[in-house]
Amino acid sequence: MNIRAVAQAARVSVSTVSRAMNYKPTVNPAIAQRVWKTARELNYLPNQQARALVSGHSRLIGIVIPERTDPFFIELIRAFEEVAIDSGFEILVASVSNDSERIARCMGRITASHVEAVAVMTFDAEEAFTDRLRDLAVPAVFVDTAPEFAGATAVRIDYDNGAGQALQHLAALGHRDIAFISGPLRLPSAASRLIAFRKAAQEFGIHVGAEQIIESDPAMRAGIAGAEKLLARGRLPTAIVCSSETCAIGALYRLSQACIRVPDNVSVIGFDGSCMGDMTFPSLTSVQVPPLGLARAAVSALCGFLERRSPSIERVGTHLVVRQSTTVPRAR
Amino acid sequence: MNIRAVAQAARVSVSTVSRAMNYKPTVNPAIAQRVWKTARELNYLPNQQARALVSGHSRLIGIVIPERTDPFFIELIRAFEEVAIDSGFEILVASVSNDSERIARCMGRITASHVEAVAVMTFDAEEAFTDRLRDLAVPAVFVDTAPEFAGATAVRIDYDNGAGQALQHLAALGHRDIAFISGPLRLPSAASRLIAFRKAAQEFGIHVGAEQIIESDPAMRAGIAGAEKLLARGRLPTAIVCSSETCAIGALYRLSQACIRVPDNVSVIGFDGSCMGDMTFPSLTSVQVPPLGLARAAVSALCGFLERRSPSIERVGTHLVVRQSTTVPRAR
DNA sequence: GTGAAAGCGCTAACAC
DNA sequence: GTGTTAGCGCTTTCAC
Repeated sequence: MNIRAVAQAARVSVSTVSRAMNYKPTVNPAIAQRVWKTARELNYLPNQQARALVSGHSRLIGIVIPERTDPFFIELIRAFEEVAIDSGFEILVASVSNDSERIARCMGRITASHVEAVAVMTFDAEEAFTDRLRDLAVPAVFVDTAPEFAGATAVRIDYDNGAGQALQHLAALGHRDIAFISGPLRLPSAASRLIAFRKAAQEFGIHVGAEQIIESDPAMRAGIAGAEKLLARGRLPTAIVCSSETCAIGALYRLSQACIRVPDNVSVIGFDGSCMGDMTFPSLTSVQVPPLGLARAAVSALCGFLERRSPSIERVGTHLVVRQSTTVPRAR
Repeated sequence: MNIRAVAQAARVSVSTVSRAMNYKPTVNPAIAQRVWKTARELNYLPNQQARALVSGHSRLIGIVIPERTDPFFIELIRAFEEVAIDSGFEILVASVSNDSERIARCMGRITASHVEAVAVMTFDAEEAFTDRLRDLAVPAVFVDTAPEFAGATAVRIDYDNGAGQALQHLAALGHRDIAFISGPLRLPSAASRLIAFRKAAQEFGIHVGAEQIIESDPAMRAGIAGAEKLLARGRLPTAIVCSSETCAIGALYRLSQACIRVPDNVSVIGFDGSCMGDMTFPSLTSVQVPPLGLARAAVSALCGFLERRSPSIERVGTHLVVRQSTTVPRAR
C-alpha cells in the first residue's frame, strides 16, 4: 500500500494525497475527505522512512536511560511513548552505562537512525557521554544537569519543593531529628537533593547537623550502607529522608534486618518514586517525580527547540505520596 | 554526510561504497579498507531510512510489552536492545493494554514504521490484540501462548523444569506441605505454571490437594489475596510457591503485615524474577526467567523466519536463584 | 486548488 | 571487481 495506490483509488494525484495526509490547508475540503476515506479503507499510512528521507525530518526522538536496574525507568519509557506519539514522534530507547563502547554504540544508533533530538533521562549524564553527544550536534534535553552547548536544554525537577513537601509532612507529624541519606555527592542530582533538603530543613526550623547527613553509595546500597551507619551509632533519628526510592528501599531492608520497625521506630521517606513504593513493606511514603510530567517537559523542550531553535528550561513539580512508612515519632 | 561524499573522498563510486559498507565479498579488500577508513574519518553511517526504503527491509523489530507496572520488563527491553542491535536490528518498544484504542495505535506504529517482525512479550496476549496483529500479516513471535497464524511462532519457557527446580529446592529443605498461589487461570501463562507445579510435585512425591492451590487475582494482588486466604485457614503450609515474582512480593507483604516471619515461619518462592527479588525483605528465592535468554530466543525465531520463512519454536530455560526467603520448615 | 516532476540516500540490476 | 543508473515512497517546488 502506497501513496500511488491511494491517489489512484481517490482519483487524484499523489501530491494531493500527500497534502491531504499532511493536513495542508490548501486542499479542497471535499477532496481531502475523499482522500482520508480512501486511505482509511486501504489501511494506508504514509511510509515513515520515505517521509524522513525526503523531508529531512525523521520524527524520531531518542530517549537515553541509564543501564541500571531501576523500575522508575519502565514508567518513564511508557510516559515517553505516550507523549511522543501524541506529538507525532516515534521514540528510540537507548540505555547507556559509562562505558565507551556502549556510548559509541548509542551514538551510532542516533546517527544512523537520524534521531532529531535526544532526551537524556539518566539524571547524571557522564561527561564521556555528553561530550560525544555534543559532537553529534543533535538537540538534547537533560534532566537535572545540563552541559552547556548549543541545542542543549534542561528539565529541572523542583527538588526544593519536593524536599519541602517531605519535611512539612515529617514536621507536621512532630519529627525534629531527621537524617538524610544521600547518594554520592559528586553526582549533581544527589547534590541538588541534599541542598534542597538543607534548605527545607532550615525553613521548617529543623536543625541539621553534619552527623545527620550520610553520604553513601549509589542506588540501593546507599540505603543499606546509610542505615547501617545510623544503626552503628546506637541512636537512630526519628525519621530518615532518602535521596532516592531505591535508597529508601535499601534503608527499609537494612532496618528490617536489624528488627527496627518502620514506621513505629523510625519513619522513612523516599524520593523519585515508582511503582516499587507500593510493593515494599511497609509501603513507602515518597516524594514522587511524575514520569508523565518529566516526559511532557522533555518532549515540549525538544519540540520547542526543533520548531523555533529556542532553548527553553522546563520545570517539573513533585508531589508527596503518603503511604505507610511514616508516622509520628516514637516515644522517647 | 552521505554515500556520495564518502565515494568522492575514497575515489570510488557510490556502489562500491555501498558494497563495502554491506560487507559484500565481491569488493577488492584493499578498496574496502580504504572505504571503511574514509567512512570512519567522515563519521559516515548509512542512512537507515534510505536503506529501508530501497531495500524493503526496515531492520526494525517491534517489542510489545504489557502496559502494566512490572520491573521485569525494563530488563526485557534492555535485553532486547542488546540482542537486536547485535543482530543489526533497531527496536521499537510498544506497550499495550487491552484497550482497542491503544491496540490501534500500536498497529498504526507498526504499519507506519514498517516494522518487519514483532516480539509479543506480554505473556498473555489478548485476542483483541492478536487478531489485529494477524491482519497486519507481520511475522510475530509470542511468549508462552501463540495464536495460530502464518508467521506466528513461539518462545516457550520451560516451566516444567522451573517448577522442578523450585520443588527440588523445597523438598531438599524438607518441605512436604506446599501451597501454590496462582494468577487467574484463564491466562495461559498462569495455567501452564500451575500444570508445571502439579507435575513437579508429583515427581517429588509431594501431595498437592485442592486446598493447596489458590487461584487469585493478577499481579501483586494475587499474592496479597492468596496469602490472606491461607492465613484465614489458621494453618499455614510450610512453603508457598507463587506464580510470579510480583505475586510473591504481594505474599511477602501480606505475611509481614500478619507478623509471619519469612522464611522462619514459612518459605516463599517466586517465579519469573527481576531485580526486585533483591530488594524485598527478605530477598526472594525465585525461579528466574532470564531476560537475555528470552530476547535471544525471540530475536532468533524472528530472524529465522525473516531469512528462511521457516517458523521455529524456541525454548528458554529457567534457573533457580536461592536468596533468603526459603529455609527448612518450621518445627511443628 | 491541483498535477507533473525532481530528488532525498541508498541498493541492486546491469553493463563493462 | 567496479561504475552507471533506475527507482524505493514520499514531499515539495513549479507550472497551470
